[in-house]
Amino acid sequence: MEYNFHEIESKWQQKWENDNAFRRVEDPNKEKYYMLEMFPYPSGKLHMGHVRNYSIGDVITRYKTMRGYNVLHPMGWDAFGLPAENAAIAHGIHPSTWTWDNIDNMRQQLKGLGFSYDWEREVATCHPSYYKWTQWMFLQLYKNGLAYKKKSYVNWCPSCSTVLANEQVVNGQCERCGTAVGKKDLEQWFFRITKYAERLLNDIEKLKGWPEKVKIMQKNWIGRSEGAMVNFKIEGTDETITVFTTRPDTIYGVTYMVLAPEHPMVLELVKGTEYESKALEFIDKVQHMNEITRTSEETEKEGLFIGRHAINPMNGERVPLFIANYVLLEYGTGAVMGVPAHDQRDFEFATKYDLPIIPVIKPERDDIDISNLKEAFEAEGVMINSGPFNGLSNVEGIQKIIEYMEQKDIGKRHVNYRLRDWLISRQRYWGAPIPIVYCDNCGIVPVPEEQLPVILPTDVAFKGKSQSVLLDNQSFIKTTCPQCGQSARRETDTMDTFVCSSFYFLRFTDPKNTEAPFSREKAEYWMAVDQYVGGVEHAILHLLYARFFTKFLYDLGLSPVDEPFTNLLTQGMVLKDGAKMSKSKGNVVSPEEIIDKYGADTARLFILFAAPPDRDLEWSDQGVEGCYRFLNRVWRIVNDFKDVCVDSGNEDGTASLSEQDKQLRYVVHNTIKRVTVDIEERFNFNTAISAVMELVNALYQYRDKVAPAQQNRAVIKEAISNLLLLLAPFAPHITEELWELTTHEGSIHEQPWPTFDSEALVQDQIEIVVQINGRVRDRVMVAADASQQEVEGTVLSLPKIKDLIGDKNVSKVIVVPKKLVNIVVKG
RNA sequence: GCGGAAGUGGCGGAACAGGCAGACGCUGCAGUUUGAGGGGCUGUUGCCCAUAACGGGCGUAAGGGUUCGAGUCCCUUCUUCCGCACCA
Repeated sequence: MEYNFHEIESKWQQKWENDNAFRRVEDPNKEKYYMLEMFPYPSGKLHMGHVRNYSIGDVITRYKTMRGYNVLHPMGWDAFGLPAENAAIAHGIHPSTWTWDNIDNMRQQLKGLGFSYDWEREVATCHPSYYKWTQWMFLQLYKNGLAYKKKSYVNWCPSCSTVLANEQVVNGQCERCGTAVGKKDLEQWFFRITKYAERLLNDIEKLKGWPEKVKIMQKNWIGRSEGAMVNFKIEGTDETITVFTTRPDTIYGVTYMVLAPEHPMVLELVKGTEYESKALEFIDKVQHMNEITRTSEETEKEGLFIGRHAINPMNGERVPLFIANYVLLEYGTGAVMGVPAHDQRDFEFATKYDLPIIPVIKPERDDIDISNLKEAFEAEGVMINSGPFNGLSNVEGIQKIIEYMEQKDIGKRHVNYRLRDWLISRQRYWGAPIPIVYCDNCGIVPVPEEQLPVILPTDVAFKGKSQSVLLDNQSFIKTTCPQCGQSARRETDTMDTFVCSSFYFLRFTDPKNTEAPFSREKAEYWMAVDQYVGGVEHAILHLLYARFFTKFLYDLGLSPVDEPFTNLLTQGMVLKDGAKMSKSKGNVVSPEEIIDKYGADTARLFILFAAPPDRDLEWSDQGVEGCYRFLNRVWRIVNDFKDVCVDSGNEDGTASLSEQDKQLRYVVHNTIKRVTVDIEERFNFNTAISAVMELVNALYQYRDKVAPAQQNRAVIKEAISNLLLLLAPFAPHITEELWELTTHEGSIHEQPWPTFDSEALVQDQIEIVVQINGRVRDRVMVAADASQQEVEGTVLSLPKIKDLIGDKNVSKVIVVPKKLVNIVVKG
């Protein structure tokens, strides 16, 4: 009988669906395991990255299930976002139609791959039953002062015509479309993620099951630095400028001050002075520089004196005030003190504009030559030129100066974060509407919870481009104020889609709840996610936001955990010809064609076999063929032994074992051990599969080398059963079919995971490698229980070894039990 | 510049606590089965020397070190990929 994967795969997919095989509910008597893969954006079709992501998750799910866990394995759709809107604009399809069609299509594809999802729990973020809770989350944040609106310079993508979060700007370009991002001064909604900065940073330590790389990326993104806020008075005004510095110990070396060109105080300071026009010109120039060159270290530092002086609060020195391109409004206070002797950027700036360079730290040993300073001295040392602080180590000086400043009320200790608040407004249609109403009497009014969801209207027309169609939708905009009942206006911005994906893992624990986003009880059973799998591209954005939400919900008493994901696996990319698969490069292999030609089992097997999951994977058509060949080999050998399996019943054949029987049993039980360790401890599916391949090879050997009359049916049956069980998580359809064929009862996926028999792993003869001076010269079989002396004696009496030693001196013999003997020979 | 990961045959990759480098798969070659093709099966496949045969030498980015023994540990250097990047 041929291996007809089409028939087999659809047969079992049907059966699993009819039997609700993957439905899971809370069961207090069983240990739970929450397996989650990052849910996809419904772009239309699965790509190989999806297949990889979900194959990894499915192996773990099926394995853990066989290990007896109650495994939660849900799937859903991150369904809001721009591509739907772009499709609508380009093809005249409504984003909703486009999205739901894609979801239907991709759900079919996922089922066609045989993934074991509990489809009863499916969610789509664009469905009112879901975004009701997205809006609800917004309201909770708002109530707790963590959602607020402010006017600020924000990142603006002209192509997507919407604002972007800092995290969505990559190299000054829009993360989505690659267009250079500009700045706009807009009123926008923010989430105060900065309030959680410290905890988000400190709790990274709890994430023992996360890759180091991701943790470091998050640490750097949060970017904590300790220092002080220092106030500088502006001469001739009542104004004070506050700077943040990590080096208060260098404050006596301040020789100038700089503001970011966009700093709100700049215009005031130059107003009506001779410097005004030049300053405006400079600001304009800097703003038209794009973000990439602006923030590159190579870009030459440029500045402009704006006619004012600041007073150093420590020593009363008068220093000139500049604006310069290298100071960023977004970081710290948007103002810095210039200490050219001890900061390389300041050094370059001071050199260019001929500003004094005053060293205030000298190295422990050598004296610093002021006239000869080639670069800033940024290392630690001893304080000089610093009044009462002279002679202190600068590390001590930092503390002393901060204390002094706090006493004199000229500054204070401060911890600064690079992390900015999360800008969540989007000027787009296809997203969850922000549940806010603007009333002329009452101002900003949140929509009451009982009025949620604020439904996204579907009667919209996509005429032109760029602008959100919500702006034209008067029936949506016009509303009444929930407080005073007078006519009012709805917020037309929608939320960043990352808001939707920041709590979906909690929603999965209780997806149909209409009273709450999820019940505490169910979340208590299922959370936290035991294993999360997805691409490393979400290392910062999604994973940081999800952690923030979880902590917030934990503080509200809703979430039972304050970290959502216990273990994280970041899978590598799928490459072809060394590059990421992409339409533009024309190197895309579609999952559909592979499944059609070889079946889902082959597709899954290949993608797991070709590389360890965390590494990039090079696609190989021949490699796929190889996996297909392997499954055919499995098919044939099991069919060959079918009758043996069926007839042998439960006969115990382990009583009289031949050498070959023992060998086969050794391979079988060793394979159980290897596969278990590979899955359990390392997620090394590639080596797990290769171990199963070796088992199949051993079965063929046994079939061909042992005369049929000598074959031990119980040993064969044991080998076949275990082969199928070990392969089941990887290739679920063919193993299910062969399990049935060999008249095993029940679904193979409900069987317990096999355990190895350590008896079978005991060998009475062991091969010992014989080395002379570290080179392999011979090998010999010895009894497994032979003593070191016996082994040494055996080895030294081997003819070949005797020959090679000749009359040379044996100075040492090293015996590594059960492995090797190394004879050290001199002369 | 900073941080991270990596560098092993023709290719993807093994080698888990310092003990046989190249498991497993692909590719190539030779043979076999078959009417042919496909497919299956058997052998072989790191490089060099030798070859009737036994065999021998060299090999894990480069160089050095520790060790009876190093892909693995230490030092120096190089390359590639990824992330961050004027962060005060």
